[in-house]
Amino acid sequence: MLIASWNVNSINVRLPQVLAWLEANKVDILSLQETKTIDDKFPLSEFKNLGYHVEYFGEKTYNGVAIVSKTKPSAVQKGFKAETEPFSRRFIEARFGNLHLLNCYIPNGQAPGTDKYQYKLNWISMLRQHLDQEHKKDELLAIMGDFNVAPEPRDVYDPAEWEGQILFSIPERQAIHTLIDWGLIDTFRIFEKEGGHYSWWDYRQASFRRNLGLRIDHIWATTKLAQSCTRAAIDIEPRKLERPSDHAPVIAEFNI
DNA sequence: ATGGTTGTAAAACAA
Repeated sequence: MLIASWNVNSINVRLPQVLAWLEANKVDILSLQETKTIDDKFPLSEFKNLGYHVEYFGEKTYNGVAIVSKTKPSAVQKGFKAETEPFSRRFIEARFGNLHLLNCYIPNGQAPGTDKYQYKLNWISMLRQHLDQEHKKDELLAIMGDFNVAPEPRDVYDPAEWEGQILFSIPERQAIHTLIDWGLIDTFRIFEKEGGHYSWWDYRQASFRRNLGLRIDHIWATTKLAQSCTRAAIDIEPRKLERPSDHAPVIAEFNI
């Protein structure tokens, strides 16, 4: 079972790249973030032509998440039960047999001290509540997506410069640690202990060419699921293309 | 240096 997550920064702009990547990598399930389109305009038929099913939860201009899969999920939840309209389309969850996949686009947060920063911390707290109320720690479960947080110094190209900045401030790192504490394992770190591996590079200042990146896209699995993880990686190839997303896809393989 | 780039959508705003 090969699963992946990719913040595509507009599914309509990135569609040819996403389709080509799916054909080349043949993943079973691909979670998308920042689709940036309403559900009526999601390019469903293009995915269907490749034999994929899609569950999507989008909105105009901003945010939007989707789960692309070879098989149709048995249950889908869009947004958290605690959320009331209007709320951003940042969360979608699907069940494939006994495998629970949660796809999230955690808010960026702009800068510490702002309203958006507090919203980010609140959103992560809501995600933890969702886990507490809707799931059990002994499930085969993964949370994947754009977390907009680099968990550790080795996930940042210049941790001293980034200390206290958005994506690497202490309260954000503590907030996503409450997800780890619930019982999740960062699949990438099962296999790779060194720094220098990133999933996002700013469009500006030739950041990708100079590998000035952060590892903010993650696939975190329960202990039970992580036991069967045979591979986890970041595929930086799509970031090298013309008109790339600023994020690279992350993948994890499970022997289930 | 409060810069730089991209997407949406039509002037800012979000990232």
